[in-house]
Amino acid sequence: MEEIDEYADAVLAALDLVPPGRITSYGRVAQYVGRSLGRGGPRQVAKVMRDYGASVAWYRCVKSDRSLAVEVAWRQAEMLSSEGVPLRNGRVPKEYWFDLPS
DNA sequence: CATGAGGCCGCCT
DNA sequence: GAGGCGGCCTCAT
Repeated sequence: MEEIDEYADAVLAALDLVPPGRITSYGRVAQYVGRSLGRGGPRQVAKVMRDYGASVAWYRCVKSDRSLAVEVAWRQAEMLSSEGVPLRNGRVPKEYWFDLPS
């Protein structure tokens, strides 16, 4: 039994809960997932996204300060723009923030 | 509100 | 087995 996929699956599922045009943070997802599986952290979520994120709306996940991760900022900015999320000075306005169920 | 300095949790050399 | 790093977070200045 590979619990590894279980974690990844949970992360992807959590991200899938974020509606189009909205965004959340890595930490928020990590906390949401961690509550169920009892492990993982923000960075681990990022890791999962880098591997499996291609199949989900990874771009709906930003930093806690609502800025974009520098490594993907360029792509993410374009994707968010498509979702109708305007970046204000490199940061997403908090009106677009989506709180995951705790 | 913008920066800076720890710290946390796993994973990879 | 030890050390270093990451699509980060939080608290303090």
